[in-house]
Amino acid sequence: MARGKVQLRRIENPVHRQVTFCKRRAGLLKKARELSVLCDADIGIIIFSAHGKLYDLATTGTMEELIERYKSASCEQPNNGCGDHRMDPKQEAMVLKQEINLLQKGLRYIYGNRANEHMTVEELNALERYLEIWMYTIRSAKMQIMIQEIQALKSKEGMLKAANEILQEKIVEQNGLIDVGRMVADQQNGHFSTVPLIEEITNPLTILSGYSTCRGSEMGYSF
Amino acid sequence: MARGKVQLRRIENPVHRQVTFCKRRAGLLKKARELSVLCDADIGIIIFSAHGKLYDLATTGTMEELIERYKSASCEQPNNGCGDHRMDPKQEAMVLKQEINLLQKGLRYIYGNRANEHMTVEELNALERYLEIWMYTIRSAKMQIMIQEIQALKSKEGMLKAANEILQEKIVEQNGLIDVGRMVADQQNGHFSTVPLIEEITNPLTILSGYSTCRGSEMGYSF
DNA sequence: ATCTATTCATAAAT
DNA sequence: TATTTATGAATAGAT
Repeated sequence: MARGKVQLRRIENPVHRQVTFCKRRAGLLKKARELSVLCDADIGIIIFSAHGKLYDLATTGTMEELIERYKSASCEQPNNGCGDHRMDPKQEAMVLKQEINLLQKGLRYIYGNRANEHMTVEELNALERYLEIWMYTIRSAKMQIMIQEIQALKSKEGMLKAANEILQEKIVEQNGLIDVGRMVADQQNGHFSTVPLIEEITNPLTILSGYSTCRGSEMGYSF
Repeated sequence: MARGKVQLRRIENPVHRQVTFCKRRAGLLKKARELSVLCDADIGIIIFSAHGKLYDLATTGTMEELIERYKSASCEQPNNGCGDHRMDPKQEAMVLKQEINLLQKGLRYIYGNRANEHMTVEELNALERYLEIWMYTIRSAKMQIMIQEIQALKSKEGMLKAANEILQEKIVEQNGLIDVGRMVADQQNGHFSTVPLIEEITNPLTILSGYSTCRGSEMGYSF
């Protein structure tokens, strides 16, 4: 710039910093508008000042539209073609699990390499492992309990249905006037058909798959 | 610029336009990074080329974090995205894909910028935080679905019990010979009384309460 | 805010 | 695509 080369680090003098922020912010937005016009690009810029004040620019439509477009575009990149709509939930879960494993591997790699430079990262790594193991242990126990309860309730339901059948048969034998089965079916259709089946839920413990030997399948946890 | 003053309108020559797009895009991102460092600002830039290709920059954490911050700051309505409890599995998968993509982007960024010793730790921290929040979000959603199913089963159970009572009354009215109620009670005592109630389970996600502003309430996760 | 002396960005050529 | 170069733009520091 002028009268002195700029140092690429935080300007300590608050007055200078504020002035520079105003000037360069204006310059940045101008550059963005120029790029947008010259090259037919759509640009969104979000700037938070050090004190948290927001400045923004959207050269096309609204920032919200650009954000939506960003979200759409950023999720199209990594996978195969866009025909993901035909995947069934289980395949989807498999793919997600694989990708999660890769990400975990990447994180562990980074942490491991950084340990050479500072002690802090190793400590952070250890802390993270403890955290994950601890989270896993509690959640695993919780899952077990919930699964047990779900299965107990399902068994109970089956039992009660069986009892109903017996009772209905008894009534039919003796001339049935009350159609209780119809009543129950109606209530189910009216209220419970929107509840997702437990079988559709993918494994929530995937991310910790390296930490424990006690797996869902061993628990009869089969979704 | 050079060798001729620039006209502030779309460059018609496609080759010139493409070259200028690359150069100015690089310049814009450089300016943004400088402003971020010099003035301690957080900046996010989204650029869509004329052909729809996405380029982005987030000088702090991830673009998603900046977008969330933007939404909070720009409309000051914190309950913006809190009503999304009714996600179906496909929507859920979409969200997971987006978040995986973000994490991949974060990894790539860190891998690519090994040479720059500054900013890396912050990036690492952001990624770690995001991973934890992400784990939490997925698990909360799954918990919610399981809780829905448990409650549905409980309601079903109550309904079936009520149906049984009606049937029993009917039978008693007409001379009851089969005591089905007793049968059910016996089986319950023998097998199901050891299952803990869902209400007794404590929250395993407490440790994450410091990382996210309001995720628990957003998910309706109310253990 | 406005003014300059400088540095920076970059259009066109290579 | 990368490099060079001439020139317009941006801007740090002063006013």
